[in-house]
Amino acid sequence: MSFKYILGFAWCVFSVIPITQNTSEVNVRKSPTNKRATLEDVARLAGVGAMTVSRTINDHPYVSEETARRVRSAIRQLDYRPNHAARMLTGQLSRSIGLIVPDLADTFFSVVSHAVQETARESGYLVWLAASNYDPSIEAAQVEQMIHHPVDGILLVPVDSKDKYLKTVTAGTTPIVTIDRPIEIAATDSVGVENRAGARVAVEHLIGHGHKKIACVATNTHLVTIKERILGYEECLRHAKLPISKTLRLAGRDDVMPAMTELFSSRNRPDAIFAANNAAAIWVIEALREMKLEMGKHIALAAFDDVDFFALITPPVTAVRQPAPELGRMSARLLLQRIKGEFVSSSVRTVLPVSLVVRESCGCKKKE
Amino acid sequence: MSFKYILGFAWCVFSVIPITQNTSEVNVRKSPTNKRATLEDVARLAGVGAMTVSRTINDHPYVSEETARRVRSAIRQLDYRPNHAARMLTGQLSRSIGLIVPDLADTFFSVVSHAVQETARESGYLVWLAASNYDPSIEAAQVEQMIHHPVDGILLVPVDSKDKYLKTVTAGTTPIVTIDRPIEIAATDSVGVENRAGARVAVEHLIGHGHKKIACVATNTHLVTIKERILGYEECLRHAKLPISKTLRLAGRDDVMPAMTELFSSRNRPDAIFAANNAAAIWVIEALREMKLEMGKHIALAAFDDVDFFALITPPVTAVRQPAPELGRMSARLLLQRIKGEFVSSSVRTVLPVSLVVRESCGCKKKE
DNA sequence: CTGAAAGCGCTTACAG
DNA sequence: CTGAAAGCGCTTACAG
Repeated sequence: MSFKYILGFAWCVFSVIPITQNTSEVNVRKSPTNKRATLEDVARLAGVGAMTVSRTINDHPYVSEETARRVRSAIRQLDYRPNHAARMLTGQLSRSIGLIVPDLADTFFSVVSHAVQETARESGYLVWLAASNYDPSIEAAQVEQMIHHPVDGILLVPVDSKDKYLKTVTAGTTPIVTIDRPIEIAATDSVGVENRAGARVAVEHLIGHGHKKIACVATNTHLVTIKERILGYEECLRHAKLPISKTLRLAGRDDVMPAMTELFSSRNRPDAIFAANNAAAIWVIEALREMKLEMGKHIALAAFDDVDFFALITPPVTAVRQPAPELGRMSARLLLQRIKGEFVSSSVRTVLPVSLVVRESCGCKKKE
Repeated sequence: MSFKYILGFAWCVFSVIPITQNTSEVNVRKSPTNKRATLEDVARLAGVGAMTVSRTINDHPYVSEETARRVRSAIRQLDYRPNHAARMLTGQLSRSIGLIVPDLADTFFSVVSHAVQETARESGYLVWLAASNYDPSIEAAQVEQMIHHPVDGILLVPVDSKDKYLKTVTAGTTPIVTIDRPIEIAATDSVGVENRAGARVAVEHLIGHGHKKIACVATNTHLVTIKERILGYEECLRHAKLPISKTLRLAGRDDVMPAMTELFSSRNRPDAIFAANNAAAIWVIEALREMKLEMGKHIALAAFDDVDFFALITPPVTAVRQPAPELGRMSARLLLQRIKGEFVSSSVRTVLPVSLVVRESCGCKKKE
C-alpha cells in the first residue's frame, strides 16, 4: 500500500568493536575513596555538627555567614551532593513527578511530554516517564510503582477513564492530574481541549464549501475525546439539516481499504470526510491515494489534530490544531501547585481552545 | 512560507470549570489511617519479626511456607508496598535508569525513548526522562541530578561529545551508555548507526540515476554523526570522480531560502541533493516547493534519517532509515547488563546497520 | 528457619 | 546561631 521498497546492502554489518581501555576506569570504580561523601564527612572536614551542614544546604536562616563559608568550601572539596534517598526517607518531597502516556512515539504525546519535562525542570523537578501502550493494566502497574517510589504527583493520560484502579489511586494521597481527558469515575484535576467545538468548526468549514454528504472516520472510538468529536460532528450536521452517516470506525490498518472501498461504492458516497483523529486521517489519506481520489478536488478532507507534516503533504491537510505544548505546560504547573499545596480548591477541569488550520485538502486554494 | 492561515473563533473559550466535590477526597487525604503501612506494621499484624517480612518480600529462601503465607496475607490486608527510598538507603539498586535526549519532540528521539522505556519496564526498571534542548549545561545538570538521585545507570545522547563534564561523569561509578554517538574524550559504551556507509549508499543511488552535480545540505554540522555522513558523501563523489561542492550548512529556518536561492543560481547549480539529516531534508523540501522545483523531476533528493511521513509527501521521499527502536532497545539492554555486572568487558561501540528506503524523490518510479 | 541490633544519610524537633 | 538525639523504613550481618 505505501510504496516502499527496502534495499538490503552487503555492507550492513553489525559490528561490535572493543575499544582498548586507555582510562583507568576499572580501578576508579572499585576505589573506596571514590565513595560518595556524606553529610558527616562534610561536617567533620568543616569542623561543625551535621545539623549545621544540613542547614547550610537548605538555606535555612540562622547560620552565620562565617560558618556557612567553611561548610560550602568543605562541600566543594569533597564534591558532596546530598543523597536524595535519605532525604525522602525523612518525609521530604521527592521533587519528582511521574508522567504516563499511551505511546511516546506518537507526536502528540511526545510534544506534550517534552513540555511537561521542561516545565518540571524549571521547578527543579525530575520526571519519570512511562508508556502504557494503551494497556490499562500496564498503566495501573506503572502508576502503582511510581506512587510507591515515591513521587510527589502524577500526570496521566488515562487509557480507560473508567478503569476501577483509578478509584483507588485517586483516593490516595498522591495528587493526580489527567491530560487530554478527565477520569469519569472520580473527581480529579484535568486539562483537555475543546473537542466538541473543534469538531464543529472543522465540519462547518466543510459545509461552507457546499458539501452535503460528509462522512466521519475515526479510530479509538472508545475514548471520551473521540466520542466528543463525533458528537460535535453530528450536532453540526443536524443543525445544518444534512444527513448524518454512521461514523466509520477503524480498528487497524487492515480495515482501512475494505471500509473505504465500501464507503465509496455505497449510494451514500461522501463528498467530504471529517477524520476525528490523526491516525484516521493518515489512513484515509493513504487510502485515497490508493483509490486515486485527489483531496481538495474529488473529495474534501478535514482532520482533528494537526500534525506538522500535514503542511508538507500534497495537498496540505486542513486540520484542527490542539495546543499540545500548552497542554503539557498547564498540566505540569497545575500538578506542581497541588503538590506545594498552593492550590486548595476542589478539582478543576481546564479546557483549552483549539483552532482550525485551513490548508488545501478541504478545497481552499493557497493564497499566492 | 508554509501555507497556514490560522482562523480564530469566538467560541475559543478558556474555561475553568470547578467540579462539585462529590467525593470525600479531602477527608481521605488527611486521614491518618491512610498513612502508608510499613514493614513494622506488617510484622506486627502477622505476628513475626520485621526480618521475616523482609525476607518474604525478597523471596529469600529460609522462610517456612506457613509463615510466608501469614505474611503475605498481612501484606494484602494492609495494602503494603515497600518504600523504595528506604531500600535504596541500604545500598540496594534503585531499579531506575536515566535517559537524556536533546529533544523529546523530535520523532527520532521519541521513538528511541519509547523503546528504551519498554525495555526498561520489561526488567522492572523505571526511567527518568530529561531533554537537554541541545544545551550541554542543561545536559550536565540533569546527568548530575540523576546520578545523585541515585539512578543505577544513564543512557545519554550527548549534545557535545567533547564536553569536559563527561570526563568526570564517566570516571564515576554510575555506568553510562551513549546513544547515537560515542563520547570522544572517554571510553564508554555506545550504540550508534553506520553513518558514513549509509550516506554513501544514498549518494551512490543518486549517482546511479546519472546525476553529476550532487549537493549536500545539513544542519547541526558540529555533531560527529553529521560529520560522518558528510564524509561519506564526499568519499562517494571522490570515488566516482565527481565534483564535490562544499556542504550547505543551515543554522536556522531563516537561512534556508537565501541559501537555496544562491545555490540554485550559481553556475554549479545541482541536479541532486543529499540531505544529511531530517531537519535539513524538511527545509529543503519546503524551499523546493517555494521555488516551484519538483522533486524527482527537476531535482533529485535523498535524505539521511527516514521519517514516517516521508511516504506521504508528494513525491514520497527516498531516505536512509535508521533502526531507531533497535537503538533504544540495544542501548537499554547493554546498560542493564552493565548494571547487573553481567558484562565486564571493556567498553564496546556497537554500530547498527541502516538501509535505504527507495521511494520517488530520487527519480525512481513507483512500481504499479 | 527467625529475630534483635545496628546502620544507611538525612532531617525534625529539642535543648543549649 | 549550633549540636546531640531520635527516627524515617528498610536491610545486612550476627546470633540464636
